[in-house]
Amino acid sequence: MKVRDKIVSTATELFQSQGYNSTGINQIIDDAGIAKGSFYYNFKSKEELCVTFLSTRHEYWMEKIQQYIENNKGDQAPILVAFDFLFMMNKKEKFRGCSFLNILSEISSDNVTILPVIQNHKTDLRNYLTTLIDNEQLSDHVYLLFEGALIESQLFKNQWPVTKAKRIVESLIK
Amino acid sequence: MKVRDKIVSTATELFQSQGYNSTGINQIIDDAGIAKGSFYYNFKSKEELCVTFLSTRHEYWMEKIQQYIENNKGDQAPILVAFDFLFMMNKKEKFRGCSFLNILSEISSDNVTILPVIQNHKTDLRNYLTTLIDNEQLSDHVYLLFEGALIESQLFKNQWPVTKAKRIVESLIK
DNA sequence: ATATTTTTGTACAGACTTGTCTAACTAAAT
DNA sequence: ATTTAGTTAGACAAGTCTGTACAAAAATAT
Repeated sequence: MKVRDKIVSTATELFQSQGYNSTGINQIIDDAGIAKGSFYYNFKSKEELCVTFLSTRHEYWMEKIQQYIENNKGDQAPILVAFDFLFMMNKKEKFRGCSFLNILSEISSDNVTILPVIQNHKTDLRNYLTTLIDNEQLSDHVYLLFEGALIESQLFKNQWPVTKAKRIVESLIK
Repeated sequence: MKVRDKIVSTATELFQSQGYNSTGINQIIDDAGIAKGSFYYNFKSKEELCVTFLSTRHEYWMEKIQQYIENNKGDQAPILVAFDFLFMMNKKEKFRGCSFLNILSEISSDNVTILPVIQNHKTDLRNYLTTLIDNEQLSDHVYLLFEGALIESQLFKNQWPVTKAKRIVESLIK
């Protein structure tokens, strides 16, 4: 594993479990087992690492959800499987919520570097959901339920918002 | 205005615009125009201030939404006015989103002091929405849309998630 | 009028933050 | 075989952070 990848994967773990501002460069390099010089050779600042982290996470997450839906749409409508994906990810990542929304809360409102990355991620997700439902009004309805379920399951450390949202969508597409 | 209140109102302003971890005690006392000794006389730690801030914010917010709905339910169903309230608050507070969800992203998953305060706030909101709709399934549906609209309007700095959510709820209760 | 509570200003400890720098070392590419 | 790119360990700068200490002053209560 290359140093650069070690940095990103360690940062992913730490940002996700502790938050962005609570994670220092020193902890990242210690946990990754690399030298500080290597960090600043690969990234010019912590903010640049943040952007790389979010971009990497975006690629990973979008690919995962599409794969998951492709592999699990048996008798179910594909859009319902999106909520199963959320369920699975909550379990896998211990209800740590959305990396993008978490960082949104930590940056100031006028940040012009990181904010667009987060907006692009959610826009891509929203557009992807539109491909699963050919009704634009319904698609945004599902998008809002999806986002609501995502943040509320993080808050309550519980799957009920996800299963509830899924059941609602089920009744909507019937 | 008492010193204690000056601290809480200054902290509210700063936490809301910059985030919790990005706001230091020194900035709070400078902006509030009080001595550091006074801060630690009134609060034993920054975390205790955070709890007080959230509790105060909870009282304020719950009273505001109830008042707003009471005063603005003309021909509209009360639940729809809840989204007008969100619209108004977004404008008033410049799309800074929910204080509680913002802090949720900044604390670690196992925090036992602040997390319950946030959970209680959202539980109270959820229960309040139930009093506006006598259908529990529908009420949670609206709750998830409300939360989705809240976080997405913060992300996009735009009211479209709120107006969209309102129109959806409108069609649901018809 | 005396006692208690609260506030002030400032200095300080100790730990932390991001980022720079250096000199030496290793691996990869030409 | 020699240049180039990447990594290392650690010291260091300059500033931040939370929280403590102390003596004096002011406000409030009895």
